[in-house]
Amino acid sequence: MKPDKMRTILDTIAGMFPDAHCELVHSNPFELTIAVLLSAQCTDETVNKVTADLFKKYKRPEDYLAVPIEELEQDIRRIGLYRNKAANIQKLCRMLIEKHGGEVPRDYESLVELPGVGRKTANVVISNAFGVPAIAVDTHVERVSKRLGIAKPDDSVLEVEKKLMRLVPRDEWTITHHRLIFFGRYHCKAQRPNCPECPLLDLCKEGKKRMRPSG
DNA sequence: CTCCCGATAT
DNA sequence: ATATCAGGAG
Repeated sequence: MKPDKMRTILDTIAGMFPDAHCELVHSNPFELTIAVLLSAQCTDETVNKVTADLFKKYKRPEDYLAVPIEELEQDIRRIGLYRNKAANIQKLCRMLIEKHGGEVPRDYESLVELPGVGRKTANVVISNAFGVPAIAVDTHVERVSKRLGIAKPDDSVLEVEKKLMRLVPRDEWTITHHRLIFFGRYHCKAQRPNCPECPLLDLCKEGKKRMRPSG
């Protein structure tokens, strides 16, 4: 993709979602880390419903280790994938206490070593909690990037991330990440994208393809 | 690659 | 009924 086309995309989604932000409710880096870990293959809305009670009951890493795994599983059951996530939360808390003084580490390399924390989660934490420019590629960012032609259909999430970092100025990485998510979540949706009212339709092959009668 | 998994939209 | 949801580990 050419830089001028990318600039058009950036300016357009900035106009559509000027206040895009992290929608996972949290009040500190530790809560954000737990919320993002829980958000895998689950909507933010459901995560927020569960963490509303969860974060009242569990304040510190020690609190998650003080209950049997079965109790934590029940507390996050509605999220889905709850056995893996409960186990990862307890392992993560143990590692925070043993290796990081009970605090969430501020660097990417330490974050990805935490159980249940991969590239996407680590990028969300360093950008939202610690102000480090990053572009976390989740399902929305991947889908939107491929539909708009920023990335190719068979690119890996890492390749998508590299292309975005190359095309977007560093000081716009984090806000662009949030705008791409809002664009994907509320407009360029997976199941029923709003192509008829899309201001980017002219430069979107996928959109024009979808607008044709055959589909 | 498969498995993990409940909630919600279509 | 099926697709999708702020993925990660084995």
